[in-house]
Amino acid sequence: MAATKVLPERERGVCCTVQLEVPETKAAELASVMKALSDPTRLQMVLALRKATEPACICDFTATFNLSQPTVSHHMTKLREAGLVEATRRGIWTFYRLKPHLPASVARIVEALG
Amino acid sequence: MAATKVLPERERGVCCTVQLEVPETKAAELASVMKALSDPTRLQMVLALRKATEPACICDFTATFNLSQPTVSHHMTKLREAGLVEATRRGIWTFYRLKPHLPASVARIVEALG
DNA sequence: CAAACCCATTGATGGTTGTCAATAGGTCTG
DNA sequence: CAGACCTATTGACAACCATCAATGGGTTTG
Repeated sequence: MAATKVLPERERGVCCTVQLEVPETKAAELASVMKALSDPTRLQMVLALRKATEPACICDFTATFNLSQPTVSHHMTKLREAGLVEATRRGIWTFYRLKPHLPASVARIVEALG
Repeated sequence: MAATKVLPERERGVCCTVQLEVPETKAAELASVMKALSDPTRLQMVLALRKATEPACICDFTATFNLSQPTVSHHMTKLREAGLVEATRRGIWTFYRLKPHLPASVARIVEALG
């Protein structure tokens, strides 16, 4: 968080102070992670998985949140597509957990939550 | 990031492992911040403002990004509505900067970016 | 005052999203 | 095999979003 001076002097017609801080592809990647976390339900899911000592299954979330099973499944799919979560089949259940080795930039965000 | 055991044993019809980690209102607040950051343009804007030593104006971003002025203005409005950014009028220009005293939970997220 | 400049708002449009009901596909138990 | 159970997919719909062109409202310079 850099220091911010008071308001700068400006000359009309001169507008070019801002520079891109990261490449567009990197910005798009980060933004897609943020989008995955931009829904309250998915955010709670990630927080729960972050704290969990055991992987959880869809029915756990269906019981906890007041949402239909397809909706919960859909949210979990989005988290998986964003690369935040991984799934394992085990008999009847599909168990989900946070991906153990997230990219550093993503891990920082997940850790900053809550 | 808690340790995750191997897959747990489960009994059919017993689904209640997951608990909400934060109150719903808190989750909604956080999610709205994430939503503000879920667009590549807005993400770059925040990164630029985080690094900037002087407040920037809309025309700066219009020059940098390949977007129309109304679109840039619209994005900046969203950042302001999310409480991330504040604006100051000065003659012709409207200067924007990151809000200096963000709530701790929001500051952590902004710092984790990039 | 007139022109130039910066910005916000409005209106419109194609695309995306969150949600549910209904359905279908696996897998275990009896 | 039949039923119960857990999950994913499909279809549908209202709500929201990113974007631009056009417009209007301030403010400074000449």
